[in-house]
Amino acid sequence: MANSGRDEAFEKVERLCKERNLRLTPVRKRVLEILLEAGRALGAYEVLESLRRDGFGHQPPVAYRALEFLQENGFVHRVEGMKGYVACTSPSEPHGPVLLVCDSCNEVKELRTPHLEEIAGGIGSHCSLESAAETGRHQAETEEFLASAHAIEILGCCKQCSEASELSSK
Amino acid sequence: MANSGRDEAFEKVERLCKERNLRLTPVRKRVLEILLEAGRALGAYEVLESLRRDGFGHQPPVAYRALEFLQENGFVHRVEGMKGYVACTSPSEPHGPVLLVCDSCNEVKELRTPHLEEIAGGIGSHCSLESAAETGRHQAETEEFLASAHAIEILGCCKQCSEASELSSK
DNA sequence: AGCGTTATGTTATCTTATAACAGAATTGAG
DNA sequence: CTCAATTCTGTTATAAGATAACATAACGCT
Repeated sequence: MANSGRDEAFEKVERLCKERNLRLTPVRKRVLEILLEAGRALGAYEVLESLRRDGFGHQPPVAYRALEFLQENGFVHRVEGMKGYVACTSPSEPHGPVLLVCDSCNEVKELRTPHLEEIAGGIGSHCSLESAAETGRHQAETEEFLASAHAIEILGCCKQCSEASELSSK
Repeated sequence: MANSGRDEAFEKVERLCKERNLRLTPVRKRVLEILLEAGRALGAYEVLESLRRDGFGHQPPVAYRALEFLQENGFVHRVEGMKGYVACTSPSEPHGPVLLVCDSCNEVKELRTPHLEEIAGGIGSHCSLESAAETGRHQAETEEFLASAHAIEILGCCKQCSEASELSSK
């Protein structure tokens, strides 16, 4: 996988848009590409900077609107903790993400449901974070709260960065 | 409970600060009071507005610094989804919150661990959201990611608002 | 009392995000 | 095909949220 599944994700979004009669216009398409190419979370103004270079409009609403469209349809997630936006690595239905955010290099990794199940299998009595989100919704209902979405961000330090800091401390 | 546990929370924070040798200065104390009195999430500039009326400094850093102190020590939580800050209802150790955020009235309710356990008991095979967060941390470690904090927000509609909208639709 | 540290307050500026409106492109009905 | 309605793009302008940098004040210890 030379580009970590960028192309697959991109094609999947194209396919989903066709199926759902969503208009994946040039700006929207380009914004998605920009985020997939970056492979990390970008600020709206970073996205805008790229758009400008590609000859699109260069005022904030251009970027914000495209990001809004992509977000609403589950192709991009907001990373609240870093005021940024990241391409979804397994786009399908609109969904609340579960994100691992590295404090040190800002890499963002999305935990996908299948992956979660797989890992959770080894943990025994614990349930997966995804189903945890579901459970949270159920609990919320018990609390008489009708849940419609969620945002889960786990902050910490990714493999690369912990290894790097181990080396430098020797 | 005339004030929904405001005083208890406030006194608990005072106690914790003494125990831990933290300086709960007048501004910091006042900011906590402001948030507890509000009983909902406030923006930093709303807090600042109150501080100004109380004769404290009225430039943004005054509010942001007090909020930072309270956050770092687990007495206040950031509500990313509404760019606001809410007082913790059961202050103890610094902890990642699990928040129920109402889209319609902006009320924020924090699910507390004991409460979660209690509810989770009735759900059977499911685990609680708090322990889910823990599980998330474990999974993150399996992913070779060292987790240090988390932010979990469940968005939806609170009891009052759903009842209100049911009535109005009749 | 005096020194180092921590907290407060200020100015200035930066970053992030949105409102409001004009014009272009697309879609669907006839 | 053509016109009308809708949706999307681009602009200007401004709002809202957050921080850097520095001077002054308060604290806490010896």
